[in-house]
Amino acid sequence: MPELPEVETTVKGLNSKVLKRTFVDVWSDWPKLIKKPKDFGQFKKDLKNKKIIKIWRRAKNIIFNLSGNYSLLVHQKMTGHLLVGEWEQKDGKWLPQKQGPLNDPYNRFLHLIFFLDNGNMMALSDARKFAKVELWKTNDLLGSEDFKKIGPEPLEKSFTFIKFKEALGKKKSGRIKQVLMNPEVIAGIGNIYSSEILWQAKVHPEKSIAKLSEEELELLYQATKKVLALGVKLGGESFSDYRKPDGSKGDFDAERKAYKREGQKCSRCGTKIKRIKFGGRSAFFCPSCQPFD
DNA sequence: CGAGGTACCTGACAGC
DNA sequence: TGCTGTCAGGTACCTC
Repeated sequence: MPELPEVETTVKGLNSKVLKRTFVDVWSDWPKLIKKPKDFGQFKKDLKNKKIIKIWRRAKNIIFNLSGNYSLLVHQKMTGHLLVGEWEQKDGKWLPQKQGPLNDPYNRFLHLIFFLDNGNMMALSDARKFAKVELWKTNDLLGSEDFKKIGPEPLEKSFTFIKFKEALGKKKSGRIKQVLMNPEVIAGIGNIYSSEILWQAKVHPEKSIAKLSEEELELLYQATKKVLALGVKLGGESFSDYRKPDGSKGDFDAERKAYKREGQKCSRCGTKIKRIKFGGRSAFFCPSCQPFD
């Protein structure tokens, strides 16, 4: 999925395209994507005629504040991405009405389409159907346990070095990469950016957080902010199937130093980047710049 | 509490 | 060509 920079990019795009629009109808060929309410007919009914007041992000969740004190939450998970444009249905498949970025091969897995009052559509493309969509009363969402337990936002000004250390302190042990990726520790960091942050900070992904020096913590804190901010600035990555809401690609790919670069030379020291697996995920790092000890 | 496995799903790609 | 195995942006949940 999109990680923090990709979700942030999506939110920016949505704000310029669907803010103040009203939902007219919804279509889906995979209503299981909608987790709340479970009944698709009810979801449709509740969403109809609601106006989008505000669009923002918390961790990797996209939140649409709607009229009537409702909130629509979309989590894109691994392969989901929201697109805004116009499609037409042919033989049960939705095809872009015009040539352009929306014809991108990764944009062909539309499973949920919101019809808006200006004739536009907002569609969820999701090859693996892992995405989740929920419609809440806003106060219930903000007060829910799942929402409250999300860790601090790393790009907010209030995310100081002290806050960073407090966040990591939620875990007494554990390997740094997994701790960084834990959404209850810090919001928004996934498999790509965790590898990039660790490369930037010159810290081995399997290093125990209990063994990190003050200097390493400082480097990790700076790298976290720097790498994520750069990701946002460049509009995210697009070597995966992530796309911006207009279907175009992000520009982070050229900045990638470690992730999916196994066997290629480290841009700092020339050593070949290594891939290891733990916690069910791949970690990419430079064995020379990022020593275990 | 941490670590590892499973579950949710499907597509791309490598190797035989 | 076609089968099989591996891998893929996340995260919740279960067991040891």
